[in-house]
Amino acid sequence: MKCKEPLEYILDRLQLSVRKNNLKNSKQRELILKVIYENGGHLSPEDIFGIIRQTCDNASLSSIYRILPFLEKEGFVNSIEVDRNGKRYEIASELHHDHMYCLECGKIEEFCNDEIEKLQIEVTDAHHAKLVTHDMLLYVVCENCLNKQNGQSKTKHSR
Amino acid sequence: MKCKEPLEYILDRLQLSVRKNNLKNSKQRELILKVIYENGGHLSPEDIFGIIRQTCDNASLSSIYRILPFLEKEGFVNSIEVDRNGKRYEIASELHHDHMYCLECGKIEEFCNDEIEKLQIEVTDAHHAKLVTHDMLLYVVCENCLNKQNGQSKTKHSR
DNA sequence: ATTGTTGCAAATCTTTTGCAGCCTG
DNA sequence: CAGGCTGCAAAAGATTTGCAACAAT
Repeated sequence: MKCKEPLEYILDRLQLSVRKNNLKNSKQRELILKVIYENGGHLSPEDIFGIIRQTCDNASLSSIYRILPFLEKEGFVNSIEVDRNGKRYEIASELHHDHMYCLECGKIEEFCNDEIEKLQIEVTDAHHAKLVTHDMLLYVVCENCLNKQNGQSKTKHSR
Repeated sequence: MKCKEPLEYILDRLQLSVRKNNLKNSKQRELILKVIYENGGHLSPEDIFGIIRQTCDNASLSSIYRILPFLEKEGFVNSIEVDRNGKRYEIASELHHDHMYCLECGKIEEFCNDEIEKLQIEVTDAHHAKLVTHDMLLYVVCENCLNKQNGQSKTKHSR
């Protein structure tokens, strides 16, 4: 899911958020958001750290861990966790989407499905609860990996 | 989701699984399954450890961590992860269900929804991928907590 | 000046692993 | 008696925290 909003706009919104929360401007906060924006993918804190280190010799992982939850709370980034190796972050895009994770090659694909979203609200309504947000992760074998498998054996079925 | 299958049946199936995998019988494996069965809820490895310790003075957490993945792989238990405080396990029930987690009080409720399941398959089909399994977790404010909130202020809205 | 921010090192917390002895088949 | 199973202690890996120096308002 490409983000089309220009980085400057996002950084402007960040400024507002920062003021709203009575915080001060900081290079790192902007830099982290910029790195996630420009590298598009689903980056781990460590990934982000690595990228920042290329430019900035004395950046620290802990700052990244401190800043990421703020950016998520304020709606600038989203996180997903695909396995037990930690969260991965992406720029929050206007339209909500979910993820599909290939168990063979680890590729993450995104998709939108309004019907599912509607049904989720129906479900929570039926329980008299209020839906705040949700995680949905589909574990799949992706097209590529299926083709590779079929090249060799025709077997393997799960769930 | 209450499990109606008697424990003995489950333990019988466990025996089969154990043989199938060329393993040997073990007290701990049965005990852990029993604890999860009897305590119904969504137990963390630590919870299970605590319960077992009440009876058995020298049980170890590491065995629990070693056994749980086996039980999950063989379909005796399922795990969910609701926050970063580790996985929680429940007896695998015949009918697949998903979870709803109250952000206020931490209560976990279960629900089934075939339509969502169908749509998930549609989505993966559309991507020419094969759905293996999925996690879906709805973060909600539950009925109880909503009522509590309304008792005090009428505000608070999220996502 | 005040207070948020940073890097560093140390601490936490969950989960994993090495190992020696125990138990099962 | 071979090989799986166990408890214990130590290790690993992600994340958090204390702290003193630094920077923004």
